[in-house]
Amino acid sequence: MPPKMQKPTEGELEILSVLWELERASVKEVHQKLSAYKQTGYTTTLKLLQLMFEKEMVTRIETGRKHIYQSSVDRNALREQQTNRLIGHLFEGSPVQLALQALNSSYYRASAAEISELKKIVAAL
Amino acid sequence: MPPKMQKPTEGELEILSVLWELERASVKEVHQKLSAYKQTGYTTTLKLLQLMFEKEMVTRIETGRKHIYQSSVDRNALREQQTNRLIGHLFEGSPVQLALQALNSSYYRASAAEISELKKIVAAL
DNA sequence: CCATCAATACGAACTGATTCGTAGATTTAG
DNA sequence: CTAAATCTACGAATCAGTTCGTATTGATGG
Repeated sequence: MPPKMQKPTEGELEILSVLWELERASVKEVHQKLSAYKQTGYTTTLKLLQLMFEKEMVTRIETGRKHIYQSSVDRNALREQQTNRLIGHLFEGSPVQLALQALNSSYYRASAAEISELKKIVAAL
Repeated sequence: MPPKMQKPTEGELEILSVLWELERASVKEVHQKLSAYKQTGYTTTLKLLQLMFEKEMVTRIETGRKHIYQSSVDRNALREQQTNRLIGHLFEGSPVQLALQALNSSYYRASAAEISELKKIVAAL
């Protein structure tokens, strides 16, 4: 368990997101994912991963000449932190307003499991 | 209506939050609100407001020697942008997961209106 | 009119994030 | 063995955000 929780920057969050998706990944793989939606240089991604390694936001294992990275950030803690930040500054302190926003602004198809989970929680209010 | 939508920084968001709450406010008033929960100097707040004015994130009117500021950022657009950002990078693209997170992690007491709104939306999934 | 007070304007330092070029090391192919 | 390819390391430039001190301006009271 990390003793202190650092707020990742935007770029760091993008990388964490990729690492959560891939579980473990080389610089090359991370870079490929990133460059699918933003223009960025390979060594930029590399450098970011190195800095994140120093900050202990990721771990890595060296296999041959490659480094394989993994996120070491607690995603749930970060979700909570970031969600509360939004609620506080953008949603007048109301979690429900954020929930409404999330449910409204999207074409996402919720799974049955998600829906029943939601119903349970809403019923409990 | 602003032609381009800029992402406010953390500090800017805090100020916008105050301005949304107060509708219109002098530097002094903004600073008082801010310094209630964070340690910050008066001229720092002033400078931020000036920069935001240049970026057209706020408008101001000069009454005597004072400037009265108002947010000119579209809060709904920002809510949508920020919410989608979180969903994309932290909630695996699932708005429902974000909604669940918001509804779970808090002691907030929802109003009757909020609850019925929520029920309506959940029923419609 | 002058001193004081209350504001704003502005420059400059500092910090942190990002980007990228280049060097160096290691692996692989021929 | 050597050349080329593939990586990582690292320095350095740049840019953005933040902070604060000081100068300046304008209003007010005596």
